[in-house]
Amino acid sequence: VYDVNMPYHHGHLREALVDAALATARRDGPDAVVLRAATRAVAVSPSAAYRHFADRDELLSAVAQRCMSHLADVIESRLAEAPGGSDPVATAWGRLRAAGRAYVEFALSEPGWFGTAFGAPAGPPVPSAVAPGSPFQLLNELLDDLVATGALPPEKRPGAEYAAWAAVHGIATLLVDGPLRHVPPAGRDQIVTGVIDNVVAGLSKGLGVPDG
Amino acid sequence: VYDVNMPYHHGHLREALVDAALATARRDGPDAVVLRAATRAVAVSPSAAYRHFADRDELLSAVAQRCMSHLADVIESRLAEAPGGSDPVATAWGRLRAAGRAYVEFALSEPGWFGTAFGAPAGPPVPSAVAPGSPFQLLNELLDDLVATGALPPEKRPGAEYAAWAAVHGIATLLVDGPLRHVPPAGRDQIVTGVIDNVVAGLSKGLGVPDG
DNA sequence: TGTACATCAGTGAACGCGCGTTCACTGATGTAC
DNA sequence: TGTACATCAGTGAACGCGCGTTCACTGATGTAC
Repeated sequence: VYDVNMPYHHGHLREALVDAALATARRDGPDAVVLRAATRAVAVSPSAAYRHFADRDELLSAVAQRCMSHLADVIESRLAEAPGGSDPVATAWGRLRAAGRAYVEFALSEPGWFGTAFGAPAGPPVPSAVAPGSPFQLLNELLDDLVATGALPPEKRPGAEYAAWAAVHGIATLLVDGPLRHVPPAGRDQIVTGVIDNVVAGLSKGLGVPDG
Repeated sequence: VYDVNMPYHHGHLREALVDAALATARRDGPDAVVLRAATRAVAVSPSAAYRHFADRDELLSAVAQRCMSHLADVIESRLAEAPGGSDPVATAWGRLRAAGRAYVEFALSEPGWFGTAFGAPAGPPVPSAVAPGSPFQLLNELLDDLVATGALPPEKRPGAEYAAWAAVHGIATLLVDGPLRHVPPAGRDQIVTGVIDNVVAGLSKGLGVPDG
């Protein structure tokens, strides 16, 4: 993919290094992101990396950002193919559920990326997880839609983003890496459904609206 | 604490090594658990560790188990001092909330231990997190109590343990390590309360019982 | 159009580090007679 | 009660490893005149 016959002035070394590290992270998680390995993969000397990154953490942060936007992409594409029925309230709940499922499924199908997205140093006060276009922003939009359609009473809106995020993030980490990692796929599905059901039940309490 | 004048036949080397590693894990998390460092802390040669542990992972697992039981202890002691009012239903919900808060507070006050408890290799199919006396078992008992007092309809019991666990575990990891790590303490408290409220709301949906 | 030169993006060798693990060993302990 | 000996729990030196990072360097590129 990259021009091999160009020992000097590689041209896309930064991107190439991030891509290489991304592949490693995918297989083996954030700890496997190693400067020397990335330069090796791109057939470049170790010190070349320092033209593009101050240190290893900067490379890892770049990789983590890519992982996070992969997650956002998966959620968005799942939302794009979500069924939009005639009932806007049911549709809005369905979209929230779909996003939650997508989040957990990403974690399970790409554990390395998922772990990297959240396991990075990322010093800045506004981590990529909550930046514009992030999964968290997507979630907020879905909740706003619920309020707009009247599905969610405005007074239940504050904090709803954390309730939803915590639930899917929690079950994802427990299933991927954690004590539930040995639960077979069928059981996983049921558990995830139950967790999402309870989030929706909590948000819609007193409305009697959605339950399936 | 350990007998220093005993180069040979230390007597409690295994325990001493675990204690040393536990102190490291407390400060710097699971990755900081290092065999050589532990032996250094106990003033013993590196190879001595291999009398007691097959390899580094075995030491780390021992440490992780201790971390997990610290978590269980904190929850249990919090439950012990939970107010037991005259209303058994309210009491049962209050205990569930208290356990949830304790879980998150442990994560925040002992991030190293929390991370170690859940970040270990722990190959076995029944990880210490779900073993007898574990936080997970505690949770199951609390939920059974809710059913026993009539607070929770039996048909909502299955899966409730995952809904509750996912929520508190998720918010804990997001706040401790994750993208919410820069939220100030006051905001954290509000977020945690909201998350727990939503779990309870979800479980008690259709009952109109608890909301505070 | 051709040449001098600054800049840029690489090279490659070296640094110090600490790790997990192995090995042949040895000093202390306790048991059998 | 005293001695021989097996066992047990340590020692200490060494192994190979790969890492992040620095340094003086050099080849290619593009710009000014």
